[in-house]
Amino acid sequence: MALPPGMLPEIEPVSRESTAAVIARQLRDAIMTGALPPGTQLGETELASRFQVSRGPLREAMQHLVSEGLLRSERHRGLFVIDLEPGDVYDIYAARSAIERAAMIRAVRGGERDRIADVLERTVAEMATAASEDDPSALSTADLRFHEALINASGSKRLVRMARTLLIETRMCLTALQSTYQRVEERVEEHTKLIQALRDGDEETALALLDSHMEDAVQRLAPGTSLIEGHAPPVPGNG
Amino acid sequence: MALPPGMLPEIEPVSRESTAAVIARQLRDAIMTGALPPGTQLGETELASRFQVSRGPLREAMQHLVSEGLLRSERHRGLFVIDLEPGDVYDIYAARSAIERAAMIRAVRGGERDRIADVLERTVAEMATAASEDDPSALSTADLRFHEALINASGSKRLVRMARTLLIETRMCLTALQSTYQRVEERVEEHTKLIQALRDGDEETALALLDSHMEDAVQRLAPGTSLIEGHAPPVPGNG
DNA sequence: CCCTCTAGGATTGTCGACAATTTGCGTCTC
DNA sequence: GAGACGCAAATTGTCGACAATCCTAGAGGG
Repeated sequence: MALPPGMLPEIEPVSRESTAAVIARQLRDAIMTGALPPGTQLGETELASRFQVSRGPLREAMQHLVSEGLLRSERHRGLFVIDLEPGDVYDIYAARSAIERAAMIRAVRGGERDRIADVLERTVAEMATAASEDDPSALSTADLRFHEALINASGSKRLVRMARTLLIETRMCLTALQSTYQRVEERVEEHTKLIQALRDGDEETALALLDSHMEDAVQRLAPGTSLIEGHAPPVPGNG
Repeated sequence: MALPPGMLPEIEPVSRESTAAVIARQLRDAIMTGALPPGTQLGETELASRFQVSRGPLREAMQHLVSEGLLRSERHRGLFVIDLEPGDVYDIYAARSAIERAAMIRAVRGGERDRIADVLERTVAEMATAASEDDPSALSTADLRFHEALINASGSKRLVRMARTLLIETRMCLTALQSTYQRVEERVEEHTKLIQALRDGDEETALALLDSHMEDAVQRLAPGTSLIEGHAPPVPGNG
């Protein structure tokens, strides 16, 4: 009766995703890539007609994004794409540092270092490809995929959940300040060294590299602020 | 024209919270305290009539809780309160450890150690009160308020956001396994020592105490698993 | 000329009803 | 008696319309 296992390995329910989830994902991508710039107001009526759905599912998608922190809701006013202030850059990278540090620890101490390293190396290859094609957007995407893969490799449901929004916010930063990126070789090399430390099981080095990776990014995106120094950034706005 | 600042400091819009937010908060509390045990199915129609609202706002509240990770949605089936498996205890505390560690670092390095320590001491006083009245539920609540206060004190929007669900899940653990708690004096003392280290600006000690605090909790709630050892728990289920 | 008040338009918040899908039970067949 | 098929009840998913609220523009008065 049952089909022999191994056949049709990719069979899945026809409509696995809810309508709201599809809409949410599309909006997420649009926000992430800058198609919907920070501060943009999203009218429910307009979006509903654009997506060819009623306002019900659309509102659900919006609520989802609000609770994720990508949209900010002003009651009876509307929904707006969040705009990142300088202080937010610091906050995002401090939070990412905490999450990825934990993920790295679990990756190093778990028993699958080589398998994880292989996965990560594939994303670095993507970075190299994007770099050779001089595609900054693809490069940023590949960069984030590296970090996403690292967090997935931790095997922690909650680290993955918490990181989702952080990575999108990171992408927003990179999109907004795309001018200030370092040399691509350096960027690739930092990740490569990270993988090597992971493969060697050298936790201390891996964590140190991760910290400096974050620190570099912060100083490049928000000059004058520092993670390790520990002071809150000059512009507060994070309470 | 404008009222002199300082007068009427607590004036706020009449209905600051949306209906969905009110419902979500009530359900959160119910889940947290165990009034809605894990696995419970939440019927939209029933809840709507209970809250005296339409299914629209109610669904929004549910979606919010789903994206927070407290409810799990099965399409065309219904919404269920998540049930925590043994592996989740490990996962929750590993994630909390990452978050609170980052919060502690920012609290120690920021310039308001004493003010923060005072706030934290107030929550420890709550713990002592609950302990003297032999109220385990209030004790757990006060315990979590300590950690919530610590994270708030970090001043990081994102740490606060990520911790919200974690603390609720922690409360679910404590509710489910309320039998296995340590001596109250010990419990209070651990927090007191944490505050002292913070007040002294002794980052290393504070972090070490925090780690051991988490490690203790994990070993008490899920015997046989360890955070520092680094192995994934025997029962996986976290991918 | 500036401030205030009012009317208009537009947007969100809420509701009740209809459609689609799933699950469980009853029945029929072998 | 066991398995498969089909039907029906219940639940979620979706829709369109109405009500409440807020911003804006313009007229009126000081």
